[in-house]
Amino acid sequence: MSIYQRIFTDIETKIISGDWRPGDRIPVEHELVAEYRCSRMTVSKALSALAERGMIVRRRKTGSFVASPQIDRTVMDIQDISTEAELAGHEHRFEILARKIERLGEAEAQQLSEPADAEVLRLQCLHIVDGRPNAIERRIIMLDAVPRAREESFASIPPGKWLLEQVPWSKAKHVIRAVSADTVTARILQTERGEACLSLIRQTWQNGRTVTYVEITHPGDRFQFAGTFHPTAI
Amino acid sequence: MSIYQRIFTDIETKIISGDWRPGDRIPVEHELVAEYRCSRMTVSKALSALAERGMIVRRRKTGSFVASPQIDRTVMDIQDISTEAELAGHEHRFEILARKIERLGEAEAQQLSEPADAEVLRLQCLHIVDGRPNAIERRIIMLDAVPRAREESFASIPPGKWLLEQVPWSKAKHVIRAVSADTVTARILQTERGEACLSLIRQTWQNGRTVTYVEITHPGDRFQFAGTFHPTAI
DNA sequence: GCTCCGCTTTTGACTATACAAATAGATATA
DNA sequence: TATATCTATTTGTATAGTCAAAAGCGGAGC
Repeated sequence: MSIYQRIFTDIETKIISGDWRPGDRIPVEHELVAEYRCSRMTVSKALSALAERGMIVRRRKTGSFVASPQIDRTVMDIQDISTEAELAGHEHRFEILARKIERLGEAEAQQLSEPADAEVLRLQCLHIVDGRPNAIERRIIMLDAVPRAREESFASIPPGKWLLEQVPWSKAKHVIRAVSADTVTARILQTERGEACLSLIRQTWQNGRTVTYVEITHPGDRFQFAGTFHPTAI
Repeated sequence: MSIYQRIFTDIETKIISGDWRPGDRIPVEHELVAEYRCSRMTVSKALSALAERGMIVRRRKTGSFVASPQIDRTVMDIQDISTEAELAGHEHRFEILARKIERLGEAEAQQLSEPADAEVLRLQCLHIVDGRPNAIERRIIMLDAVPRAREESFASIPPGKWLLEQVPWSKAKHVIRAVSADTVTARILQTERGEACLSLIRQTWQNGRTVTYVEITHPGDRFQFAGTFHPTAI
């Protein structure tokens, strides 16, 4: 274990155990230098890493202090369905239910903050995991941002995965909510009308332009999000 | 802007824009040293930061490469309700509906991975935002982990907030799912039986011991989680 | 062909040092 | 008293080097 890792985990342990509480002062760099008999650079690296994770705050002249916990900043892995299913060892397939090229309506345009006449590809897709409908995906792809979508049939690759290959990195906004299944959704997902469903809405951008907007609706009895947050992970 | 920040954002921009795609090789350190006319430490710091964020992977001898995007690693702020409401400028109050000290049942004990006879404080709490019921909180607090909960009435501070002061840093696991309101829940939340509700389950540990287990149920029409993810944030 | 050995490249960790920026607190000045 | 200035402390960034560990590659030997 490297010195800088030792410093990092030592301090982290003191914070997590409650030994050092929010607002408490952390020894200044030269004290840690003396304690660990290393150079200031090494101490600085450890403290900077702790600061970047939000466990401490650092201020010139005054020193470093244990931060107030950020109530619960949780990292959740929200994956595309096929990858998720594969990782969990389930069999996944999908069907394209609808595919058409249209122009954005007024209301949608406002929702997406995009011009009302923008050309889009509108997709509807059913995901089936282990033989049961697991999600219905309603997607809008902006054709000026991803012109190659015009020729793609999505017969062999799910839209989410395909887009990831086209647009590798992006900004994204997520909304998770609970909704009741309407008649159409219930029929497609083979569940009851009014059944509680978990809905994930995601809008992604690249270079400030909307790439895609998608709502994925899961039946509540067959899907949940789970995530673990732990400060320890160096 | 510091040199190391410039290197960081330059490379990040190339990745986000899609200019450099997953699997592409990033210039080795000495090339970047030449390009930016700086020391190897500075380059290394920038690349390490990129690696820590999962944007690149580094391997000795072979070099650094653009990572495959982690589909959607999203940071969601899951806060305690009173803080959340205050931040959004809403009026928040709460009522303790039930408070009793018991021992864990067999089924619960298994679910929490705790001994079946452990003494717990069981709380039920209604959160009211802007005059409307916004969430029902069903909580178990392990009394051996937080003995001071035995004397706390929670009359003036919500249990979540109180616990945060007692146990400042912890590991937590979250599950988000959609459930239908049962009769009791519907009555308390002043909604219809069967209404879709968003349920957040959180189990918190400190030093390997369960501190608390809580399920917070929100009416689907009055609550959602939202979070933005963007790789750019140095 | 195959295996082992050593060479080379690249990242990883670290040192010792330097100067700059921020700023709390003390001191001097109006 | 209020304000401006100085000083000491602490962090932030950067340099120029060292040594080490990992791992790809080619060649020697079988």
